[in-house]
Amino acid sequence: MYFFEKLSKLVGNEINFVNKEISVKGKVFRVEENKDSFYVYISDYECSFLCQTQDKIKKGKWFRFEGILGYDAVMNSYYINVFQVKKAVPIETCDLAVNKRVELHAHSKMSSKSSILDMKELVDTATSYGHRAVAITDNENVHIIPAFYQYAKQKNIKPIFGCELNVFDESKGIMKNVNVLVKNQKGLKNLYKIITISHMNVVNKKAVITLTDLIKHRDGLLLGSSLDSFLLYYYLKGSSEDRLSELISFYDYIELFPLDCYIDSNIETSKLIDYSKTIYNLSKKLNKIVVMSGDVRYLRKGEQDYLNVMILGTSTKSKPRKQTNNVNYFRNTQEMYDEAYKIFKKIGIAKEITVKNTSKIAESIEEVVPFDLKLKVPKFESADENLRKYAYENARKIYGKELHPQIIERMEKELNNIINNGYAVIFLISTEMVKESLRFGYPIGSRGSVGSSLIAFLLGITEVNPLAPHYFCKHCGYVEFSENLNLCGFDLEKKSCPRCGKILSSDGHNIRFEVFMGYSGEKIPDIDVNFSADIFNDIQRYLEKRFGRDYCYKAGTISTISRYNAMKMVNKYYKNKEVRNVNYAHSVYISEKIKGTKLNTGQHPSAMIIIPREYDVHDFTPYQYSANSPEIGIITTHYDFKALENDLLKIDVLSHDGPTFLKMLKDLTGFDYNDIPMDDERVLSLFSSTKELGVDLSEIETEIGTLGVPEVWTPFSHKMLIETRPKTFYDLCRTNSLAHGTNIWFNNAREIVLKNTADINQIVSCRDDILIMLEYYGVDSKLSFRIMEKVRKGKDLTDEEISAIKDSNAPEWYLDSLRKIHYLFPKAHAVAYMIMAYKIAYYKLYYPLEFYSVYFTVRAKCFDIGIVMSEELTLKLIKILSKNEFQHNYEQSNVYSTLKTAYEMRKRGYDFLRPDLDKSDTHVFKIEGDCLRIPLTKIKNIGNKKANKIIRQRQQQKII
DNA sequence: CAGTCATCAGCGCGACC
DNA sequence: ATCACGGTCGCGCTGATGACTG
Repeated sequence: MYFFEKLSKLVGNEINFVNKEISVKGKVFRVEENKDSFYVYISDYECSFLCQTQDKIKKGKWFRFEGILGYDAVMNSYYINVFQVKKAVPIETCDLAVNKRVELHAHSKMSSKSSILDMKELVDTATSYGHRAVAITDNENVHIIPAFYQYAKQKNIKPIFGCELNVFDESKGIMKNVNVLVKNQKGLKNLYKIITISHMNVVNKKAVITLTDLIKHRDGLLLGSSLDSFLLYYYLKGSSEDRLSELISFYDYIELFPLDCYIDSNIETSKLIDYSKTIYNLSKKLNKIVVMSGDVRYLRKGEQDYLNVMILGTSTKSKPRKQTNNVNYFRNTQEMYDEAYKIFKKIGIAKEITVKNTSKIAESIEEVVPFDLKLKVPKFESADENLRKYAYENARKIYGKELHPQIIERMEKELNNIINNGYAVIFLISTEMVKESLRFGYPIGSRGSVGSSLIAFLLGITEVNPLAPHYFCKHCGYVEFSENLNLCGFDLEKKSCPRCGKILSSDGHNIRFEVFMGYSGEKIPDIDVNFSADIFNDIQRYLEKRFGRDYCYKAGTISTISRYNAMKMVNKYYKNKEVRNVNYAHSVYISEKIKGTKLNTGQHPSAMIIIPREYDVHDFTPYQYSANSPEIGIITTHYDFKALENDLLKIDVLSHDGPTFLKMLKDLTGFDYNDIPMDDERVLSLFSSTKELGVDLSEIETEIGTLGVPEVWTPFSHKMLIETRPKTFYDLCRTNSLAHGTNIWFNNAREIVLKNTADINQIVSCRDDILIMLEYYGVDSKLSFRIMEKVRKGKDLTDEEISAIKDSNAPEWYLDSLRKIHYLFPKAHAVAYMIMAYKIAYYKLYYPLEFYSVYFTVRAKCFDIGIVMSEELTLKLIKILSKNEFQHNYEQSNVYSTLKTAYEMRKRGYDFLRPDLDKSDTHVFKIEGDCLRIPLTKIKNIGNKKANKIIRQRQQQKII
């Protein structure tokens, strides 16, 4: 029933519905928080309503909503202003049969662009119907298995894993579908091998397996005939009964389908009935099991339209798609029985093939377990000893032969945690990757919480030293820890070594190890390292070589239809259908149905998955080409990393501009980034003013000197820097932490500082602050840790945790502030990024033209020559853009920053030169005197390939 | 010299750290 | 398990360009 019909029925046939009292029952499928109310979306599966309520209502439950009809002009939708919510009896379909069928042929949303059936809804419904099992057989892939296994186990129903394969018969030269079901553990591994083989053999983006290969791996599998089958093909061709019998004997079971599953294929009904009867009779003679399957693609009877929304939505100009008329919902026992009876007109046969035989197959299937959820890490010889050895060797190189007891204590604590939990290998692999990067001449950048580990620092995995602020003497090994914890090592005043008189070095950012690995090392260490984009592919190839091609894979990803795109598809579909006009709430309902449908596969941006030598990849996952594209040539795991991360080691090889900046700046200037002094006050001042740049940027409303410096070039970060005006490196790191996350500075700490309730150094800026401050206030260490973990994830605190804070010496505002927080940086991450930003800012101050050259080469993606070449236009556009709100528009903010940086560069006395066929580089902004020569790729419609061609022609002309 | 086809650049989107 | 913000990569589609063909 459609919306207006329903409304008319509820309030009478009136022209104006507004202000009418209404009472509607439905299942809540979506809840949005508004300022002082909630938007609750409900549906009875046919019709949906938007309700506005005062209280939060739980998703997934049925209620009756009573209220007044209103009209929301912004949403262009009627809504119910609810004044009463009552519990309601669900309207759900059920299966009343005593003996129940089992569905052996269903497609989840992972059947790319051809099904909108949600796995969880299928499992829920099968469970509520009382079915003992349910199978999912997606087209050519098994992406669903990990989630299906987990959810079915939770719901206590037997999951049957399977797949609908594209099978190519070489002897006859035709391709048809064969369904396989996994019978036992061995069968699962064989299916994985089949998936891999077929995905290595891609024809027109389709994964195809030859009949020979299928037969080779059929052990532990049940082969079924499927819908678009060899059987139907040869029947329609008029093959003899002997020929059909030969085919039937190849299968383990024979599938027949309701007649309305064949509508699209345009076969006469009488022919389909004859086909079904012929196949049934021949199968009987051969003792083959015949079953009724549903070819399920959506859950409920009326949802065919929604499938067509998705089909039309994924249709393109170059690849138009036809809508379907087939009926593919999940039938209960009676409904399927009726379909079988329509074909055979015999109760006995109908019962046999819908109930008895499907149950028999389900019973014959053993419990199959895809994962054991235990981490399997590759073994390195003497890993533990080596880790210890390298750490101590490097510690002595920095801190002298006699290590300070405080350093030894920290090292031993970390080493014990790492080694006892079996994580030494993870640290050693990262160390190797860093060495490889350095061998290429590129620095690395650390990110995440790894900078909380002194061992990681000593191995060179991070540049963040987590010790308390301290002095150390490079010459005699003297070490002195500072008492001032409101500074970091870089901020300590210069002084001479009391032992040998030389100038002391200083370091230390005071970061606790627990933030990284938990109190007893219970968190699997996640070591993230940033590499330059120039070499990050080489690092990934290095890993493949290091572990062996068969034991190291890029993690795959699965792209699906997003909510946003799903909504676009709904609007497109119903735009021109006046009769079937759906209201807003129901559009949202439909978009929820089709979101999550698989579009294609891709590559994870960074993760490499390692399989230990004593295992085989097919113990865990099949593998495939990303996007089914052999021409791209990247092999990934078939499962995404989330399915694998509990069992296998994931190594992140990330790409980042920071290392590229530093490498290029070093090459251009000849000044090594390792020699940058970290206590240069002029450089630090750039983070609070433009004074040291010698320019006044007030005309473009810029007070901060860090335009073009990664992490601190955005208007938002400038806003933070203006409000906090960091004076020390420690301040700078805190400001950077405060800038990440909602309700940390704005709507929280800012007010506290402005009201002088607390000093800026006392407020919460990062995870570590909570741990350290709570302990300081007298809360138990482990409890403090637990509270930190909860707060950083935005979880609610328990009463026990709240009273522990209240009973401590924490000031009154503290608990309140914690509760507002949704997310917090680890301090190590902020420090690592600010070290990088500081170093780049150093070049910006002392090597301006080199800095701008690198900035525009690496970062300026939206560079319009026409505008940038004109000072006037540049300024004009900056002024226009500054009025826009584009916090979340990446492209606009990139243009804005590019223009502002160009403006600043001119103010400092430099300029651009137009691209020149004889002088320009392909993509580098080359320095010519006081100017930067714009490269060829910045000309419209000239990309890398064309630019390279121009350069090649230029070189040939020179030779002539 | 017009029509056709392949290639390239640019853009939007999705997944992820 | 998700989550922020800024920052990454990769994929598919589309329209423009340029090479090729008759």
